[in-house]
Amino acid sequence: MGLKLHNTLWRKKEEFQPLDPNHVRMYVCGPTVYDFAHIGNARPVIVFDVLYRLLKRLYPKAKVTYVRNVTDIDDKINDRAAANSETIRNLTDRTLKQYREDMLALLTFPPDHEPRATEFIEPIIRIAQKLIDKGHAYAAEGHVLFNVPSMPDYGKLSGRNRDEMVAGARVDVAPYKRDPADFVLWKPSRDDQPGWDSPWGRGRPGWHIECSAMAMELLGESFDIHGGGLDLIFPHHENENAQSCCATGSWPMARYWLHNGMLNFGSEKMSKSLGNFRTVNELLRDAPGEALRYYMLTGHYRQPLEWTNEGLKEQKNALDRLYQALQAAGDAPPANEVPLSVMAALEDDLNTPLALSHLHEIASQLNKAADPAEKRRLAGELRAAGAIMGLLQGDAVAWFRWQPAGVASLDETEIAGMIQRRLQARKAKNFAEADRIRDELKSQGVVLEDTAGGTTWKRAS
RNA sequence: GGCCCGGUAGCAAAGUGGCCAUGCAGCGGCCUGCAAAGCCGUCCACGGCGGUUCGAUUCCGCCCCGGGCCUCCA
Repeated sequence: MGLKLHNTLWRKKEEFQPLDPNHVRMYVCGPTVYDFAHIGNARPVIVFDVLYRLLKRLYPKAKVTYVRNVTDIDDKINDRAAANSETIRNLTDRTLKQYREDMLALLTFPPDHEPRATEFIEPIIRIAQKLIDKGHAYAAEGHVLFNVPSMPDYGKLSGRNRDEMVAGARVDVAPYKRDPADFVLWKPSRDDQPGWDSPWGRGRPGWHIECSAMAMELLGESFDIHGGGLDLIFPHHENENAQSCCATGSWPMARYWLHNGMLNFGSEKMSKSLGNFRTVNELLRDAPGEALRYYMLTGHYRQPLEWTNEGLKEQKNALDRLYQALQAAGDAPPANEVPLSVMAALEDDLNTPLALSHLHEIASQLNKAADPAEKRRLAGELRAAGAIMGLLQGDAVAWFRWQPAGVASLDETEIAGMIQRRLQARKAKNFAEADRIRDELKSQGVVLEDTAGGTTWKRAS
């Protein structure tokens, strides 16, 4: 049927056609590394990881290049490093390492390139100079500013015009700006701030130009997909696109602009400034990364998704059902083909909630199947369907034995011993003793299941 | 104020001009020594008012409510 994606440029779904059928190129805005990532920050990472998997599957002969940048030069970083009395490099290295670990725990693939802004200072200066040469930017008091009126198409991506923006009370009109909407490409640094030598003196890049530079260096002047959160459309992506297009003379910078909706926490946008966030790192102590990932995919990526502690438990239970089906079927390798229903859902603008419902339908079929060979076939199908979304690749037994951090519980030898003693009691028809042992285990968070193949156990969630 | 999204059962969340979403939770049954898991059945829906239509949760209009962006943000 072919991949369809909602393009923010036209505010509608359209068929995806790569510019180069042999090389599919995607850029996603990554983190500014000064603090732990919260679960809202993980949404684009998970969503575009699914898209990355899907692109690899849809274009098996093509190279798929996924770039996710790291912003390691920013005033928030400077402030935090100063507050911690540590070097900027120390702070950004440590935060980046943590970020990578957290994202890996969410079962996302690392991108093909993870460029750091500070390693692209030269291209940034080059683009700024080029924009000056072409009359789209000017230097003033150590700054380089992009001149918004020099670009007729400015505002097309975010759907707003210059006048509306200027009317916004939050625009800071510095005296050296030619136009109130003009924004910074390069700004001067004090001696105590990080800086690099440039034709305009020692300074550092503005917020948007790093992405233009890194995307251009790694993916070329125009590429296929540019992704990020809805809150980046304006000003970040609008400005990024403006810089790149005016520097290269081609429009747009990327053909498909994809934006994920926000995560709500208490029906308000989860954000660092509001303080209503949970970090990925702390959530990983409450639930396996796969449960966080599953929860994230229960909503369509463009819709807001309500994140609650109860919701996490519920979605972990839902994933339990899928692993339960796999466990009942015995282990089976993934099928080669992803079921059509699942592919169709994902190809329709990444409809992951619909795709997940198809996983549950397969699990139902599996649970109903009487023939072991049929069960195994369906288990393989379920694993293949899960794989395209980064789910159900783990061992079912291990899944059910996961336990939250810091919870003291019986070790596996003790549990096995108690199961043996209960088995003896059951053989002797001493059900009171058997039930007593089962209750004791239950009070320790261990749930038993007597199946035809013997007694198995799980940790209660 | 400007621009843009939403409102679907107890909860979460897809989707469709006429028939079933799906999951979690609940209820009844089957299975089980009893459970658990699973299966079968079941309850509970499309914000309000109009319009178009043989038929509207779906299309159109108005209203109400919620959210996002408007130079920190995923």
